[in-house]
Amino acid sequence: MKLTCPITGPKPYHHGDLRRALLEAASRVLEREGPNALSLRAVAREAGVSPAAPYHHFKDKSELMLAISEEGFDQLYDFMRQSSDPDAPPMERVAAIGVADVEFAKAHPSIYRVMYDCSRDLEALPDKAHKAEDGAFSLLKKAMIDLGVVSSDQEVDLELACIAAWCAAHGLAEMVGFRQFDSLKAKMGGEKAFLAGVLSHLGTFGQARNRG
Amino acid sequence: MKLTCPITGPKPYHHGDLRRALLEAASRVLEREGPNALSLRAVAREAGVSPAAPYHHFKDKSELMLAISEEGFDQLYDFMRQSSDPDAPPMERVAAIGVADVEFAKAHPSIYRVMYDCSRDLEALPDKAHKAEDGAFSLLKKAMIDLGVVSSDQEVDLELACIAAWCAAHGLAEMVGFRQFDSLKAKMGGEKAFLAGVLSHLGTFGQARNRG
DNA sequence: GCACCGATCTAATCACTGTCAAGATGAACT
DNA sequence: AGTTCATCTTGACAGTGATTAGATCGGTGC
Repeated sequence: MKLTCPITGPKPYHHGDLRRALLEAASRVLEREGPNALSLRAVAREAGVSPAAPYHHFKDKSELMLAISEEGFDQLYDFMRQSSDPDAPPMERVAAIGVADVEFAKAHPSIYRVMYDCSRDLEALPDKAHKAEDGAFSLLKKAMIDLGVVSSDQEVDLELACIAAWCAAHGLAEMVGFRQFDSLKAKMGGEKAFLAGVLSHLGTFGQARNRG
Repeated sequence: MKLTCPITGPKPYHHGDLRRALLEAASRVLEREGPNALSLRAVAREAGVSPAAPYHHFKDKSELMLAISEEGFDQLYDFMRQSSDPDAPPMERVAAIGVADVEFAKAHPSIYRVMYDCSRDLEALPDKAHKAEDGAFSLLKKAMIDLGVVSSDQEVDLELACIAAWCAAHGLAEMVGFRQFDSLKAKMGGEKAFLAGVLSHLGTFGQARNRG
């Protein structure tokens, strides 16, 4: 039952690139039914293989989720790069990176959740996801240096500033969907204005701290 | 088999206050085995009752987790109130609230995770937790007004500033445990210095945005 | 005092999950 | 051709959330 798909070309093994197919199936399940419905069996079902088939490509469920997470960080990185025009002023670039994070979380909430769930569970991003995030992180770093708020030779300070920005954006990305903010969003005439407003205030906390 | 515990007093029903016992059992399971091991059956086992017993006190698993979440937010609010001395300068109070959030997340990572997992699933902080957080939120609001960064008659601006601070603190709380930061923490001589450093930089993002 | 009622708990069961061991399949190499 | 080995399936196991029917026991009304 060798299937030679005209699009993906001849398939080297029984199924073809099942690993790839599983990741795409997982992505579909995630978008369709949310992260709570993401089971190995559901993914296998979606891909049309037996429940045990995935074990030949992933050690266990967490490894599958890790692979999804890696892809997610890759996509996020790409999106950030697209959003942050290298010719734009550095302040806009920094903001664009943060906004991209929030927008990605809004557009792909399930994947975003898996990404950070994995990060927490492993207590460290795996090498590959690490690399992807490093890409995004270095993007932020570069913009932050150009911004001139911290000097590039103050390596620790620079790192701290980037982490702070990253955490702030992540916190916003995690919470931006909460219904609690609905009335305020409405009052402000849309989520766009709400987001811009929150972003413009993100400095308050740090400013207070600096003064203290 | 009525058990009259000398500590908790006579028990009104078969078991006593099983709801309370279940919540405490859940808390123990969480601290001991982490959030992934939190199953209804494990909680029932820990409390010494049959697997179906909890269903007479909670509609389903998510309702149990919601109750845990509510208690968590209550505790977090208490901790924030204790941490933020009302006589201290407002900047210290604001910072103390944020630091309390991060420290709570470090001290009770499993509970903190359940708290925000529930919030995400509901797309809002639950009504009761809402109340507790309203308490915490109003604490932050008051400190923010005293801070003078935003005027109290600019209701929307004030709200935005508080949300921004809350999100930033939450983002840091979520990520502070990541191993990725271990080397930097070591380089800085401990997590305390790391945290202070990140907090002091939290303004960068907003400052950039304001300028843009 | 006693029968009843209803809240509380148990037993038994179902569908589903993650995981594993053993066997079937078939692609590639000799 | 035949062998080999990764790939996939079958079948099984323990653990899970959830529902049903039945046992238990406290409190209420007679």
